[in-house]
Amino acid sequence: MTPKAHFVEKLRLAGLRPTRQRVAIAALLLDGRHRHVTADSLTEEITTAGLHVSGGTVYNTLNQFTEAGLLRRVMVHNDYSLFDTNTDHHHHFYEAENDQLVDIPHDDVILAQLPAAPDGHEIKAVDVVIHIQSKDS
Amino acid sequence: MTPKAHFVEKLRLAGLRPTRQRVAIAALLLDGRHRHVTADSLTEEITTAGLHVSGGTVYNTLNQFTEAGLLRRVMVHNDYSLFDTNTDHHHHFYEAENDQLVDIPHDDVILAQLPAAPDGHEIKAVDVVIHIQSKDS
DNA sequence: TATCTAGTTTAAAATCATTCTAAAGAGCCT
DNA sequence: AGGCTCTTTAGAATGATTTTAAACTAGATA
Repeated sequence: MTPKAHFVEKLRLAGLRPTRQRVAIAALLLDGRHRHVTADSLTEEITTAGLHVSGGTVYNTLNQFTEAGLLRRVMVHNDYSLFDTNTDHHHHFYEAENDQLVDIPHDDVILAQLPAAPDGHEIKAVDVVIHIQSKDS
Repeated sequence: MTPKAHFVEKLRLAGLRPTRQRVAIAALLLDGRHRHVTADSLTEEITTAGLHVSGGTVYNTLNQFTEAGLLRRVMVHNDYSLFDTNTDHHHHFYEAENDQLVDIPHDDVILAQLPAAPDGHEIKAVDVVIHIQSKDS
């Protein structure tokens, strides 16, 4: 299977029509490397790859990928959205000073005794963000 | 001590000059009731109280109170900022559907074995947000 | 109490990430 | 190929938040 076909398949499975733009973005983001991107950084990557995708589509695609479970949105501040290419269950360290996000290995945070969801509700996700700062500040 | 003097004192202790606006907002937000506010909802409250504080000052005050540890910012989405008048260590349920935030009692989430902060860093805060949804959706 | 000054407030303008719009383009089924 | 729907596009619009520059005030001092 050609690399491209791989991503076309992945998009189809996710219920997304494999357009040129979505396949290009999937090839950049869904190659297995774990990292954090923003609409801006992704646009840069696209440009660096010699491609062009309109701003609106970058946002749409990030949202659709997230909705489809191909990306995960990480909430650490309200300045702009951050997306994690690692959708496995894991948590984050966040250093506000440098706006830096670092993955915490899956089993490094153990949550014992989760509370029961309110009546009629179920737990969809558990996000843990550990805010850190340099010791000398 | 008059109620007003109480808040003046509180602001002084927090290193904030007790201006008319800050005292008014402190009286609304720092009376011990635990709730979640936005710049918008606070502005409404102020109006309802027959007062007026400019938009910029509402934002400034919310940020200063948060910086001073009188409020806590809660991160659940990127649409607008949410502030919690409860600064005690506790976590949240968040229901995206209705943009509803609910406190989880302090001891209902037990985190065993927190990871060590990266070298040269220390843990400042641990935020846990449990995303929930109605079972029939 | 009058004065001074740094810190605040104000209304309005500016910023900036994100979403919306309406028209042009492209998957994909037959 | 034809056609229908979903997408993409550039640009305009949105909306929360920040910035601006001028007017004001808390608090210290004389």
